[in-house]
Amino acid sequence: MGNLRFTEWQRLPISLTELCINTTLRCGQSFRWRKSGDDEWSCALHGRILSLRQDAEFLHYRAIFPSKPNHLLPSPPPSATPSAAESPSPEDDDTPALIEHYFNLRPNLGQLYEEWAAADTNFKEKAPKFTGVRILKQDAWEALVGFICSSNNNIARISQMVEKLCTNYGPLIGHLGKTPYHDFPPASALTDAKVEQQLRQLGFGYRAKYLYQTALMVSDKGEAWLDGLRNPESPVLGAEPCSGGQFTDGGREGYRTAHEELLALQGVGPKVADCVCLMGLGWGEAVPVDTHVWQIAQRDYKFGKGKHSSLTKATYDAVANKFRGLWGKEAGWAHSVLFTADLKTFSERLVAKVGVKEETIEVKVEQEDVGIISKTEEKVASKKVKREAEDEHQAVEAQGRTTKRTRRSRAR
DNA sequence: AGATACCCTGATGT
DNA sequence: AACATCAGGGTAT
Repeated sequence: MGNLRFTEWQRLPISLTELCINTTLRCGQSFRWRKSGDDEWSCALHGRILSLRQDAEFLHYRAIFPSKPNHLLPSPPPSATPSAAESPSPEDDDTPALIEHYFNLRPNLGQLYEEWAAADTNFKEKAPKFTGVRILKQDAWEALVGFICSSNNNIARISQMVEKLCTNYGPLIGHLGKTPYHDFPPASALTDAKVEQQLRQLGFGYRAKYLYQTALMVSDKGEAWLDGLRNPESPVLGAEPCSGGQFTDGGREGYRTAHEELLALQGVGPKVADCVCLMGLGWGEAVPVDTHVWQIAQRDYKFGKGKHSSLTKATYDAVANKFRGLWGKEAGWAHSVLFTADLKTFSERLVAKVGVKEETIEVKVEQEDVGIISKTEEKVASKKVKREAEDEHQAVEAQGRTTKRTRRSRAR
């Protein structure tokens, strides 16, 4: 360490309705982003540490590269490795291209929200407090592993498990302060026969076997196999998009093929397969139906009776088809907005707290954060107001909304 | 189709 | 304080 190449902070113009990182990075589609400071998020990505901040007009970013090619990185042919010792000029830094790719910035999210709202009154009602939720283009292998870990699990522990996977099997990219940042390990790093037991040791439980066996299969099929299941409209970084086929309520043929192929992997059922299709392979019509979505379908879309009284495979398909019929080709994106709106982490945005009658009730209720509250209460159980300053990122978020909403947040 | 076990962790209840 | 119970982005049998 110490041999690091810093780039200066740069910025990309983008509105909070097109991308809100505070929501998108916390809604359970990616498990590796960490807060690296007040209002700052960081993650090891494509051989660098990428740090982000966001205000109402710009996404600010900075990349930190190892100064020398890391010998721990999966080694490409030496000719393909750019001379990393050169000091980077902002012009040939590929970080903006990486950001556009990773955050999937091409689709016009504001317009999509309008279309979904026009087609669905429930979406229209729920979405305004959850703008800027964008489906990421994550690495397919990483998505596969993350969502295998997600079964019968919670987001906090999934993140913890992914973290352990990276620190134990992934290449070290560098440090931010004292915190090490490892990139995600390739499948080939998990094929040793000892891996299953090691993962159990690390607290993966029954998922240890799933991960080991899936790593074997993916590794055996070749590293190109997974990306071969991609939506051709959403190719890997640097490739040219082409048509993805004819859309129906059941999804495009390529999507159905990808879904079916993924089901052959250990620990991958319909829900995990859809998560990988949506967030790792670029199939916008994939609609993962988990317990949250099932509850939403029952509460707001009249499922849960008669033939579809329980979440069988047939019900699963019926729910997903219903949403594809309602929201169209990017149904998975719309689904993610409603899923996010249902997460306990964000529940404070929905209901104004029945504030205890004190001078503390003037706190803007829509800017609370459950996670931060619980942390705060560990330390000072009585002072419930202190959190306001800790949560500026949500203030930024609110700032981007209409003044109408800012007013209303004081209403109780 | 429906029922059960599966690993573990933090939160909540006695 | 110690211990029981349970839910948490499902899947395999």
